[in-house]
Amino acid sequence: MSTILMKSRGLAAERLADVLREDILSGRIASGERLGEVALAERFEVSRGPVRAALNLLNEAGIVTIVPNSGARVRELGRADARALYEVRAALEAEAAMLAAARAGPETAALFGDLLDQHAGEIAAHPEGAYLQGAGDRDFHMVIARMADNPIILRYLARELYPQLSLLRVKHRNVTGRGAKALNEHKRIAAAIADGDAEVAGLLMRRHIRNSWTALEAQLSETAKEME
Amino acid sequence: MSTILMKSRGLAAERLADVLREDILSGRIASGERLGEVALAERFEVSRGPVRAALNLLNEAGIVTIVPNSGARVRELGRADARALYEVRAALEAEAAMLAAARAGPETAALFGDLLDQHAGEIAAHPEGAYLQGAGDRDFHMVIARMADNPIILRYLARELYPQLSLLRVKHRNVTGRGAKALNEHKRIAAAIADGDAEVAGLLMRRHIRNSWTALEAQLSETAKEME
DNA sequence: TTCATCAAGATTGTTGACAATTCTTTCTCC
DNA sequence: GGAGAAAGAATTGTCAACAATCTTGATGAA
Repeated sequence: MSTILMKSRGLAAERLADVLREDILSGRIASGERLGEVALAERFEVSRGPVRAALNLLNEAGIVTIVPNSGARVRELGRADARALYEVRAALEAEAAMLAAARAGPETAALFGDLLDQHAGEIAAHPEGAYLQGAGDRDFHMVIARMADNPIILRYLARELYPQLSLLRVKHRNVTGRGAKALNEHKRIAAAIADGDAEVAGLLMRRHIRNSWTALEAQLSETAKEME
Repeated sequence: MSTILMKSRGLAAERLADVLREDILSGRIASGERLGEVALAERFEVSRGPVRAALNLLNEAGIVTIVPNSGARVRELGRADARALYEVRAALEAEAAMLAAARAGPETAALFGDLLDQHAGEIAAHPEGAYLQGAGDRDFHMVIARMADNPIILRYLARELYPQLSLLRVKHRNVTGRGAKALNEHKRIAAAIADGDAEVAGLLMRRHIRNSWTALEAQLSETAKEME
């Protein structure tokens, strides 16, 4: 079992939530599956108190749904959820790009250059184009979110929207082959941000997210059919 | 005491959270004040379990901060928090306005007409211009958020950003006199939405939020000075 | 006076048992 | 045979006590 019980310091609930989140986003616990409190308490050798707290944490993140008096299950994201997710992503990431452009300094261009060169290498190594799913794509967007210097945007993206996105991809086995195209879009966004051009950066980011959505939507329709 | 203990059904934690939120946003419990678990448990005649759950709920809403092993306090929002808040508001409400415009039907114009007429009456009755703070302004923005038909946007606005905004206003005794101007801006936004003009609706909404921020920012500087 | 140390008190984190609710199964009746 | 009701099992909600941690105040030395 991968459950290493490092009884280190810190809230027990957060450690449990970390392990559970990893289990869910890696697909070890499937969408819709029950998350009984006693079962989890036994597995982690802990009482039900911290387990409840951990489930609440995952509920905040939007990857678990809790029905009062009934229990917690891994959330099942449908097409409508995915659409809503991408609408919010477009708004928040475009805003983040605009803010990042406003805060860009002389060293910004070099920073993006290094990052994107590294990503180009990853894509060359895996031509299948798992880029969009791997650490690369997420990294690029996270760098911008951090540059925006807005704790709320950062929290929404990192703690809620991205986990839900991962859950969506695990469920629908999404592996877009958009790697090379996405990288190109990233380059143009980076250039606009480094130039301090907030308006264009926001516009390009919004378009980038929309393209990502179109690609995902197509796959959603497919797996929806083969799932019936 | 206003604490009516209706032992009706539903999670105890949610009832507690409702009462506490009301206490905080009305100013009965001040910013920075401690929220000891035992004290709350005694006050509500309940054990510490539900109290902890309620505090976590308010922590999600962003009006309470919880420091592990130390406790919960009413959150103290500073200028940086306010700025971040308005940046996110601008992004999300502009998106909501765009989505609302895309979903507008033939009855939309009449709906906004009734709502804004009512608001005009309220302003006439209270020329001081408490409009921005009262139910009126909030209503207008909530109607648009609901029209957007996006559960995530609605949750972020109604459950997190607006409560934090109220907390900010309570702390700084903010009573903007922007009533008449705000109403005018509302009218133009409503017209754009009813026309199905997403682009203009988004633009006007973004400008409207920015104006609101400028007005608030001025007051923040004032109370910041008189608070030292 | 100021700083560090330490002990007492207070507060949160966790636990296991009990109460209330929901879900499942079975039985009865039509 | 199927629909509905009722009993049973399983699960969540709540509680009160215990353990771990932090905060506070006093004490003493530099």
